[in-house]
Formats: sequence, C-alpha cells, structure tokens
Amino acid sequence: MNYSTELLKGTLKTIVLKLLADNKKMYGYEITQRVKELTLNKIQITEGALYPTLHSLEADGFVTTETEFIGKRVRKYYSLSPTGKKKTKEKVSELADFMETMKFLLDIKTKTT
Amino acid sequence: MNYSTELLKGTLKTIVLKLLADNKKMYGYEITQRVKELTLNKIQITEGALYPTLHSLEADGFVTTETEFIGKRVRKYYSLSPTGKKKTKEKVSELADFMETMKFLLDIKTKTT
DNA sequence: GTCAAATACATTAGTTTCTTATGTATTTTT
DNA sequence: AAAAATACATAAGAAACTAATGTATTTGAC
Repeated sequence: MNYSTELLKGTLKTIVLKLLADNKKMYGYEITQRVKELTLNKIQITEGALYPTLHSLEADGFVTTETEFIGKRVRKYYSLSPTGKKKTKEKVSELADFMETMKFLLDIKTKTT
Repeated sequence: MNYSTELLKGTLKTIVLKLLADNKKMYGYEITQRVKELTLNKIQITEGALYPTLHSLEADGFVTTETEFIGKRVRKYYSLSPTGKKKTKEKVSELADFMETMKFLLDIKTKTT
C-alpha cells in the first residue's frame, strides 16, 4: 500500500525536522531509508523531494551541514541549528494540532496508544 | 491561529466528501461555513479552492447537483453519488491510516477520545 | 432607506511542493 | 563482471492550492 501522494504534501519538512531532532545528525539517503522502514514502506520519500527540501532548510538557517568522505564517496550530514530546534517544535505541534482537528472533523476514532 | 496552508493540501477533497456523507446535501458556501465553525476558525476553506474541487468531484461522478433558487439567488446543492459514497469511505480510511502513521512517525501522543 | 456586510456563485494568475526523469559516481553484493 | 545499492544533485512538468477579482442578491445596522 501507498498513500495517495497529496497527503504527504506539507508534511515532509516536518518529518525531516523531527527525525533530525531525534537523531542529532543524518544524511539524505539515510533519511529516506529511515522513513521507509519506520513506516513499513507506506511513506517513500523520493530524492527529488528530499534534497530540495534539505537545501531549503539549510537556506533558511534551520540546519547546518558537514561533509564527510566515506572512501571516495561524499556524505552530507545535516544537523538542526538552534533556530531549527525551535522551528521543529512549532511544526510538530502544529501538525499534531492539525491532526486532532482533522480527526474531529472526520470523526475518526484512532486507536488509543 | 491558522494552520500553515500546505497542511490542508490533499485533505480538502476528503473533508468535502465526508461532510456530504454526513449531511446528504450541502451547497458550497455552506461547506466553507460549516468547516469554519466545526474547526473554530482553524480551517478556512477559500472559495478559490472549494469550487474547483466541487467541480472536479462532479466531473468524476462522485457528486450530483441540483440548483435551487432562494429568491433570485442561485444555490447549488451537492450530493454524493453511489460511487461517491464508496470513494468517501476509501478516502476517509486512507486519511485515518495516514494520520496513524504520522502520529507514530512524529511520536505524537494524541488525546484519547 | 441606504450602505456595509454577508451570502453565493465563479474564474484566473501565480506559487508551492511535489513526481518523474535524468545524471554522475562509488561501493557492495551476487 | 555485472547488477544493485549507496549517495549526491537538478530540471521539467503536474497538482493543488492562495490571492485576487468579478458578478449579483439579500440581510442587518443605523
């Protein structure tokens, strides 16, 4: 199964920020794989979506980067800046609130965790 | 407060379908007002978003319309077709599943209802 | 009674945020 | 040795909005 892709729109940035908040530093390819395994293949982040997102987060000052070489291959690690940490909290709580609102609106009973 | 608008993307069609499922028939303006009051002004559906959505649902055969005159003013009612009812179930359960996945991914503890 | 706000439809230009495709190169697995 | 996986990146095009604009009627406040 795979969600109709419109659903993911608007949530990608939040997902990435949250992962970085939990993992200190991650590189792009790692993020795609992590999301894939965490969601049991339900959410597949494409590279065409991820890299521009990471670049935009960097341009906005929410993440900093450090490049590492694994053999001859480059690996670009991303970490949250202080502003990024603040932004993450905002985005995550906004999304949580939005999901509550949607749940109410759609009268969806979610499993209690 | 108001959600950053990207969040709404992809959920509008589902919201509209679900409202129609619960209310048998509604007209456009009514939908915008209902969503506004149900969500305490958090979700504001713009007319520029709603009308094209309704037209597209009609073009896809998910809703049928009947026009009514209130004085001289026209009012266009939308109702779910049988296909539309089926589609609604699909979209609502897809969104519910997506929200579960997101909740897990973001480790968001939602209030138990 | 008149004027603003609300009701009710609609379209269009522009923006954002994706997908799909393509490209390059290295490393690991079969 | 070849295929698959790892790892970056960009670019064209599509989808789904927003914001702006337009038209017209009805209601409510003063």
